[in-house]
Amino acid sequence: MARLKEIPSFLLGEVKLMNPYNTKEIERIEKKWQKAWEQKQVFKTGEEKDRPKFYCLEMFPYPSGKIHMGHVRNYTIADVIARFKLMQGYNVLHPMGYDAFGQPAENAAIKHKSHPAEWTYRCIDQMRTNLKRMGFSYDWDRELATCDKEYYRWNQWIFLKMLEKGLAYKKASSVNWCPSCETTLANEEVIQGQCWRCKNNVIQKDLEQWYLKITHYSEALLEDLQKLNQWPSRVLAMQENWIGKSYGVEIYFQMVKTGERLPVFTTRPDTIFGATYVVLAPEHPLVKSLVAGTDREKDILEFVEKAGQMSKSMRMSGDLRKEGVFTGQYAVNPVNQEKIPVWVADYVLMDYGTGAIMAVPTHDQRDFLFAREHALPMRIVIQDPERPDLRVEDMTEAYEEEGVQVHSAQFDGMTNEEGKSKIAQWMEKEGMGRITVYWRLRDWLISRQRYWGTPIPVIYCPSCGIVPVPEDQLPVELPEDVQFTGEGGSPLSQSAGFVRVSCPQCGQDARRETDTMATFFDSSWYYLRYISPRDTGRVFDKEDAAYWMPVDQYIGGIEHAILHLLYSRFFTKFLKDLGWISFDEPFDRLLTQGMVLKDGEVMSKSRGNTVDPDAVIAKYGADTLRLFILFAAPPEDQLEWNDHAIDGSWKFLSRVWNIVHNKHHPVDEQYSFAALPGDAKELEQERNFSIKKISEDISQGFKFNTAISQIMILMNRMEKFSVEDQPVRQAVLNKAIETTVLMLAPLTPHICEELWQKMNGAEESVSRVPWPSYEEGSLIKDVILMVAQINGKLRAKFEVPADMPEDELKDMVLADETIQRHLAGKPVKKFIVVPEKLINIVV
RNA sequence: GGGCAAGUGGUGGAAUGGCAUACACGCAGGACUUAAAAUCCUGUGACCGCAAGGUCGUGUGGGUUCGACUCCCACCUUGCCCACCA
Repeated sequence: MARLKEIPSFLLGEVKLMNPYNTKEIERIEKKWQKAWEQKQVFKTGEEKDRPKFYCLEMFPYPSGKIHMGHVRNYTIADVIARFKLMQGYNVLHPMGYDAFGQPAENAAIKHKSHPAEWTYRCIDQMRTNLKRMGFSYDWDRELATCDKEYYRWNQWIFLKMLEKGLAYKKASSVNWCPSCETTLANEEVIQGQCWRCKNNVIQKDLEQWYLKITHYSEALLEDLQKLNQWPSRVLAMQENWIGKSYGVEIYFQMVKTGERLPVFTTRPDTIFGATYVVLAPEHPLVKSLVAGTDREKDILEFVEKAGQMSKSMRMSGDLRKEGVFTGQYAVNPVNQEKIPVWVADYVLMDYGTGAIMAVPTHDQRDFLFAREHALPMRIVIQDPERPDLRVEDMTEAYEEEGVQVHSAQFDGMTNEEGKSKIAQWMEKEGMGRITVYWRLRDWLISRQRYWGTPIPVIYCPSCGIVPVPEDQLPVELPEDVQFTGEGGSPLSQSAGFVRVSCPQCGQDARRETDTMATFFDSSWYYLRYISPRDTGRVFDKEDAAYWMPVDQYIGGIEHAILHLLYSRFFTKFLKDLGWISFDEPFDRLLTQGMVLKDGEVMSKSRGNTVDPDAVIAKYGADTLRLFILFAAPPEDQLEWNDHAIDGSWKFLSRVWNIVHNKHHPVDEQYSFAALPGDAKELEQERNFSIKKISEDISQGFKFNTAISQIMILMNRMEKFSVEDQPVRQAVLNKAIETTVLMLAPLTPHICEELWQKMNGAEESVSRVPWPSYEEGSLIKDVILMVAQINGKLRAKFEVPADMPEDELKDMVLADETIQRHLAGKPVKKFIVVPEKLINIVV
């Protein structure tokens, strides 16, 4: 009964029983063909390497239970592409798996006093059942789950290779810590100061942790974005911003008191003559020594402590009020030997640049606000050439536009654009600084203090230090003897059998690493494992990878635009350097599908506005659900779920069902296009045009919605067409019906298999029948519709022979009564003819 | 503050320089029916008009063009992403 309540009223009951394509029949057909596909291994990946390949990949799901509409949309889009390519004769690789490690499994284990593996594998079973019910064309023999030890051993292998190459390293630093998840987080996992998973505020904590040196590939990760011309531009923009390359100058200030050198980074060397103070981040290592023993020491240290206690989100949130204190010390500006005050303020961040800045309040809004608040001096060094009388007293905000250098010694009068490079070069030559590049991208923190992940395969030995687990001892398996209480820190550290180990090098008592890897590690290379998922001796088969990779089409949500896609690109570059692959980028073409909305809001459990795909299938079947999802919006746009509109998709499929059963009658009759009578010729023309349009719509931009509408147009015409007991007309209609079923096959495979079999008695799956082709000659029309405009306004329409010469056309149009009336005797200035489209008369 | 999308009937959407609103949903009317459901047919941007027909109309204001939903400039609104990044 509880389950009934969850099902919205529009899904109760069955579709109309009077209709032959009814709920019971649909269920029968879909079950029948799903079974047949499995038994005959219809979607087993081909071994023929001489055929052109197509690797169709969708982002694998986190197995949290039932699939939701977002999955259905993602995987339906991918399935149509995979099936379309199969019919076009490609050797298709279309795998599915589960991103199965992660916190929800561990939380479920704590709650139910069980084991994360239990919950995870139960969810996987549920998900597999759901996916199969959708009729997706996966090669199930390649299914994988990242929590299988046969998968994660290769995580460990890759990690060890990175360790060997110096790309995995351990360091102590201030890290992002989620108090609720009790674990560290990567920068990419902190969204506006909050944990990406649980949304709690993230705090900073000093810990020693494992990092991957993704910054080793900063330049390549940025540069190679140019190769990804089949990725959405917004994803490219997001990655570019995240990598964040800034050209600038590191300028060396000198502390008056200690003589120490203080490098600051700026992208605006043209404003150096306007620097009126210097600011250090509260965490800057120079702060303590600078104020030691001065009367300001107490105040400063108090401020530093206060800033340190604030979480990143608090520090960055709200009104952006800038707090700071004067250190009582001064630094020398190298370009003019000016002594300027040194401040400590929380608007300067330690983890970017050098952790110190030169402040130019006149030309930087943040510095301007801080300077106004603390009554610090200002000096204008860039003037607006339009109104060159800007004065500090009149300023209400910083002047950040382009302009001309003033008060800048020998650089006065230059445009600041010129000043930027001239000043930078001069400073470098004089030893006052160096031209350099700073990146926003940070190394990737992968240690997690959780159980349900890949154990990091290292051992700590009192004598040998950090010792990698030898390859032949992989995998380091997760221990079973662990209690999930949610207390006392990392569960692995409580398993004595796991922690205590002898050193692989010297044999003495040692300790295992108890942190596990971030789950994004697992998903950074799974597309390679699909290539040889059962290979027990290697991470993947090199030769097979050379054939299948890169992925031709990747489909998934925009939420992975930075994290997963950036990490995967990093892994690809690393594996290339290792000599395992020879390409630079893993995903050739990327499609980010839009979200599924209901009542204008994203469909989600927390909003309580979800529609269960399974309940929709129970009433309408998978084919109707697939068709609706594809028809309602272009794949990249948001999709507004409509309880009523799904009925329309079902109705259309029943029309297809009925036309095959009622109007398709085999005849032994050949026909030639040219000899066909009028409306039969038109139907044949529409059929050919439909093949052309639908093929283009699917292959150029996945416009399934317009492809479907063209099938509907063809359908409407077929239903109006009357055979009149003539075998030729029957043959034309048969051909159109068969073509319709073939073109629908990738979209609604179950019904099409059934209808194809009915029409042909064929044994072969419709998914292996070649995609229909069209005749250019059958597209040419004898009579075309021309529209006539006067001054761009539509006035009349003419049906004319396609080959009518222009001057005849002109005479005809000008002689027309309606045209004459609108011309009202005005002289014709111009007569424009757009062939096969329109005529515009300018008066 | 920066970046990227998008703005079209009652609704989802189509048209990327050439008939604005294809296709569908919804709605209205009709046929069939004792009745309903299902199915089929017709209509459906707004305004004026009995009609023929006309005027207006793709967020707003300009521009380019014989012709603009489409291209250019400015602005408004919404969504998403990033953000004291020096």
